[in-house]
Amino acid sequence: MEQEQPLNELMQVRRNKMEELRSRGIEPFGPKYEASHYSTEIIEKFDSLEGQRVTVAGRLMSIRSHGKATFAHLQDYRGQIQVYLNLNQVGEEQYKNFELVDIGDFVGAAGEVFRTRKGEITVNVNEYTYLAKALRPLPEKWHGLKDVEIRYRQRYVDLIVNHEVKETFINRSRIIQTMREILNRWGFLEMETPILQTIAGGALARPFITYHNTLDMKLYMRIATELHLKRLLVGGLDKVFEIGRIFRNEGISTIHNPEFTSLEIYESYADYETMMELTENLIYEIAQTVFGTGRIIFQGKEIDLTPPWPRESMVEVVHKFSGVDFSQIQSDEEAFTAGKNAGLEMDKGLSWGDILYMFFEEFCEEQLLSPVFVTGFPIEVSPLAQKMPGDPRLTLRFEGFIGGWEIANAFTELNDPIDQRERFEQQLTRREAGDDEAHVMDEDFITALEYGMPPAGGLGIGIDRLVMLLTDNISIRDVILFPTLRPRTDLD
RNA sequence: GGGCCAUUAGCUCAGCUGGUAGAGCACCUGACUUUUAAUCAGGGUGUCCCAGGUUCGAGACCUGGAUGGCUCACCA
Repeated sequence: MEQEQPLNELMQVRRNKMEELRSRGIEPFGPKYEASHYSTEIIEKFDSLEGQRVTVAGRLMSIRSHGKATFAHLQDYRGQIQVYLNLNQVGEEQYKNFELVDIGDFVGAAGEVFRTRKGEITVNVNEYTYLAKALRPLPEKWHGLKDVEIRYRQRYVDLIVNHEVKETFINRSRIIQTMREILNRWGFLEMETPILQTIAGGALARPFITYHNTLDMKLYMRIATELHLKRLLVGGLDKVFEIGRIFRNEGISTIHNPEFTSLEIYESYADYETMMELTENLIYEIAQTVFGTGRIIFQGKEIDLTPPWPRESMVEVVHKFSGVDFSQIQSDEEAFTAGKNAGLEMDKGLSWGDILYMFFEEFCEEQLLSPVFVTGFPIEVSPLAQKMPGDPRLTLRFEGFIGGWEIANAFTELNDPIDQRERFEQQLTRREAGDDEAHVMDEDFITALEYGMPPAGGLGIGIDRLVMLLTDNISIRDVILFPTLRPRTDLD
């Protein structure tokens, strides 16, 4: 890709045409061009535009030449429109020069709108301009581009020829834009916190490590925005959010990309129930605004996002899907036996909470298709959440599930610095036992809590998965423009 | 990281039991002034992913490797 390769015939032909244009005094890479209408506007407003002169600009996607008349389809941002060139209309010189056009070239065209004998709304061109010559051929018009490797590596080609792909990424942009607008309207401020960090905290995950030359030190790419946003609550910025890229050094799958986008929201003087209402209202309103409905179709099944979503405790959910009732299990030993009986791989030292969570992951998560908030997460996996009053094994935390995927994660934020230090210390014990995803100690965060953090609800939403759900895509690579792939050098 | 599958022309794909590579579109030449998967006549443009091996002969069989997809493990 980096180096010049011998040109194949198709590319050589296009270069020859480019040179021929130049020798005729025509610049193949032309100047700016003002289109009066998008293709779709001309079609929609045909009644008033018929016989009117319009200008259009875009990429030629098909050409049908009939000697002294030529039809072609011009594709712009919105869609396609047919253009018609007639020898008498454009004159011999322009007509001859149009013979050097290729599928893929950008052109601007001016002419009157009319309807052909076969009924297609068309621009009868009397003047056109070369805007950019395409030196490489596009994939075939009929079957398009299917090779997923090329689709991901050369997304620009995918976007040109696969209409639904363009739709998905336009919708992704609208989803995020709508999210911002709603949160701003609700009085939240968008913040930007460090991506390069000396301590990568706020989640249980392995970070990417990088290096700063001048400071001569390791830096970590953030795995969450959580701990910095909560420092802002300490500072008195009551309602904040951040939409940003985070990085986790984990495996890649249809639902995992090493870099992905999260939304985190923190609201002072609130709790996790506030966040439940916020979550269901936010997602419902996004669906309404972007897609005009709160009932989406995902993989052929309808999912109703209308609030309120049911709330169920993890103990209840585990009981429902595995038949094991943790409300009747008290000790770690009983839980261990239950896990063994259920065929789970049990390591020594697992606690009641660990095992409850294993049951949940193993038997429940993928069953949670319609929206549901699962509450009552074990403290072992929730080092930043407040304990549940009356049951110190559990926390005031929920996760929102839709389509079998975790979409949201929220808790009543732990703001007791003494408790927070103990939690970090428990995580350190896990880390020393070999769990390199356990949370690291963050002294400055504890210092911040010691200054006092108001009670707060905090929420994280995985934007990529939300986009997958709302756009009906089952691979995260189909909602990330340039997903992480191994490099290749043998593509031309 | 493990398992399974895929990789052949610019694109989408076929290629049998091992006999020296094909189709459609695209492209090139010519014809054609309302076509639309335009049509008609002619033209095959190739590192069969890479490197070894078996064989008289490999796109095909064997070994190793690369990249991708799915999946398991891990995670969100």
